[in-house]
Amino acid sequence: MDQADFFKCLSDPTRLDILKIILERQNVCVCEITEILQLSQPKISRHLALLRNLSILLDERKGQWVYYRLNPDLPEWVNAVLNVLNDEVLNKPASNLSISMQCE
Amino acid sequence: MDQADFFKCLSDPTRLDILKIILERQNVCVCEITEILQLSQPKISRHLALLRNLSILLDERKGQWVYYRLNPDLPEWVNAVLNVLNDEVLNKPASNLSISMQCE
DNA sequence: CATTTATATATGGATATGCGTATATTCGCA
DNA sequence: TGCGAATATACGCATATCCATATATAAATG
Repeated sequence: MDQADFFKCLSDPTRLDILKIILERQNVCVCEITEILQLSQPKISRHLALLRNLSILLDERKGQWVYYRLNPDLPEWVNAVLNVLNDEVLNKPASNLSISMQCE
Repeated sequence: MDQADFFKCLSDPTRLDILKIILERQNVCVCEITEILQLSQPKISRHLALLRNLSILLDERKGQWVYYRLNPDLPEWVNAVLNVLNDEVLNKPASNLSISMQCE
């Protein structure tokens, strides 16, 4: 994975928020993300596509829903950076990212 | 420091190269960087200005030369990410970044 | 003070990025 | 098969980014 491309993925607030949600919850469907972040569906979908095309995220359809999760086979240095994001999430408990939400 | 802004700084190959040089050598003057990377002086200068404006780098003039170094007071999470870059440099010894060069 | 060297900034054009809106696709179900 | 819900993609526009080139500034030196 190209380093500049990877960091470009992290250079957008929406994508950072999406990644933090997935780091926190492991496996998340698109409608959950849209609900939590209160952003339009196409906007979320486009950012997810970017993360998926770089193989940072994997997607899996289950019936009507598509679930996204971290690619478990990322290079060491990528995981190291993502862990930094995750630490940030854990250290800031009262954010909107912790609102509980379920699809269905 | 805004996370997205910081990662945007890392999303350009030239800026990544500049940062890696500074992580390796601590204190570097502009002409060294231009020599090592074999890029035009205005191009290097603009990228340095970006890193300086975000307070990732500090500059100090010594006579004709301007030296850049890491800001020692960066947030924890920023240092954590920069350490990842530094590890990458250390694990790839045979790059053009290790060419020895001196101004004067 | 004029010149040279090192560095910074301005300008304009090409390309990339992000967004809203509209539309396509896929699945579950009647 | 037809419809609604979930998701993805296309399109057009506004803005941002990057670069080469030209020019400005600052220090050293004759």
